[in-house]
Amino acid sequence: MANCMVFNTQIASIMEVLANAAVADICKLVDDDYAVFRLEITQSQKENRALRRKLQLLELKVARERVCASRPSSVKIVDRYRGMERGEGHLTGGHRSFVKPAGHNTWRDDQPITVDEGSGTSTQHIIVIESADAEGAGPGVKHERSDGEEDPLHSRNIQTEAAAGVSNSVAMEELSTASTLQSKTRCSITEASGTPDAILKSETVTETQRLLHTGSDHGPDPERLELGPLGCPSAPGSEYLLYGNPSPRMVHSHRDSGDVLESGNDPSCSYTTEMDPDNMPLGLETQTDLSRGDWNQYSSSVYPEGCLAKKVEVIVVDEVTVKVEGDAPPTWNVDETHLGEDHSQGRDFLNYRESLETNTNIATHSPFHALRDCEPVSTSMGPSDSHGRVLFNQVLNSNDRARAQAQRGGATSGNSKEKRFLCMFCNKGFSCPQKVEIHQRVHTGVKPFSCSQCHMRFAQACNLKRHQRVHTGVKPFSCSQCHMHFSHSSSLKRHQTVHTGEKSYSCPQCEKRFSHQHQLKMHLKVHMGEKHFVYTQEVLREELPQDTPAEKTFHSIT
DNA sequence: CTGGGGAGGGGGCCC
DNA sequence: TGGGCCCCCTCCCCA
Repeated sequence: MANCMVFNTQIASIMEVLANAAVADICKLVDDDYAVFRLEITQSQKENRALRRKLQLLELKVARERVCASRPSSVKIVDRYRGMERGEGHLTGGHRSFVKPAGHNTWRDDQPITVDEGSGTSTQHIIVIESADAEGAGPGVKHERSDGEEDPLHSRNIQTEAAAGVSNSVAMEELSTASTLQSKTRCSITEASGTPDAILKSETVTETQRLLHTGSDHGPDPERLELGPLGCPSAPGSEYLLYGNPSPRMVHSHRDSGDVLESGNDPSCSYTTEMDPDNMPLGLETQTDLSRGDWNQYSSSVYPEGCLAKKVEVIVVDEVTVKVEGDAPPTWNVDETHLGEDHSQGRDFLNYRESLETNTNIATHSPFHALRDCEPVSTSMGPSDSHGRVLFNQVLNSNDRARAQAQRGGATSGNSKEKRFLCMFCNKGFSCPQKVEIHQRVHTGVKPFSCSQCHMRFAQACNLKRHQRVHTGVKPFSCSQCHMHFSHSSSLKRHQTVHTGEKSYSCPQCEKRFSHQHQLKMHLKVHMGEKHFVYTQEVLREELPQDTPAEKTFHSIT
């Protein structure tokens, strides 16, 4: 008997040793893989940056040729800057939009390049590009930029193709067009570093090109902001925070649905990179370009299988952009923006579980139950649906809002006595389970209320009811001082500021006041990130005194 | 400025 | 009396 016990003890100790050894091996493997993965990520990021620069340079070339061909009057301006390139002069304030750093020449001649042809022919933006290794000319040679004629919206954000509603199909069409263009422009920027594995799939290049355009949809072109006017540092929001953010935000992502629940900061379940939170919308633009099949594919990685059986398509806000193309690394700048969301929700869930373990008095309302209770929702939020894009933006923003509100004063705060029903995603507290269920539709995307006259769906019944006034034309809210009628009570309230002269929104920096929030937001851009833009428009106004759309935009923001 | 959707909070009604 | 449910109001945001 004693021998048996001793034997068992020995067996147990051996098992323990073996288990520890196995764990150590696993950890080592994970660490190794993680390091390799990080290396690939870093390399991919560099490659993407180089590709972007290449695309911009090519675009500039094409635009210049187009201008020369279609608008001879512009040649004078271009030649003028060309003279400056040779050291004959300087653009006012030493205006240099971006500099291609040496050692970032990882692109290749034979890579497919897409060039945005634009829609017009006139010259509005002349931006001198200084390139360290410009085409066939050696260091110091600059390129001119001459954007096509744009509508005012375009003029405000240079290259806001996505904002103009360019669809993916159009982008693909441009891709094919660009192939032809490439043969004309003959990109001859040589690869200096010669990184052997710098070859990216054409899709990745396309993605990069699309990012090039969509990125400016949400702020000044980060490339151009690398060196702001007069050499000022980049404005906040510059994509270059990706690489130089003093307080990088570390984000993680899970690889599969299980990681949603299980991954924490363990590198074995996630990869980490620096991200620029200001570029968050980029991912949305890209994810909406996914085919519906991909959409569903990605959607299947958010909830456990039991929930997936219910086919809730729209719960994928945080996941869809993890697009890994075979041996190519994920398309950075796109994915990483959403990885943070992923991880955030996963972390929230972990916190939630911890709270359950530590506080058994907290009542909860699981969204999984809600999902099971709900009919499968086939919302019209497909990736190719522009409206769906808007909805996803809103969903994403709402997720951020919900989390922010939860942090400010959710159930975890001193208010937990009344709001004891927690959202498992963001920990926000509500007074009753129904509120939680409604709220969690923010995270799940469930929209049980559909309009009978259109394809709109809503998460709240009252919103559907309000929406139906669009069809009925009923505007029950009328202004007592004019003949205006509104379908929204809040619209009426907002409108009445016209009569009262009330200006509720004041600028914290210059004491200016505005009656509408949008006005204040536009005004704040003047103080912050739009300085470069304003400067650019000033230069343009000097150079192009005619009333161009760019000039109108300039006036509109000042 | 307006139109219109997303979402939270509060209150009333019913069981 | 309290919870569930519904509706409305309101704020916020974006186009």
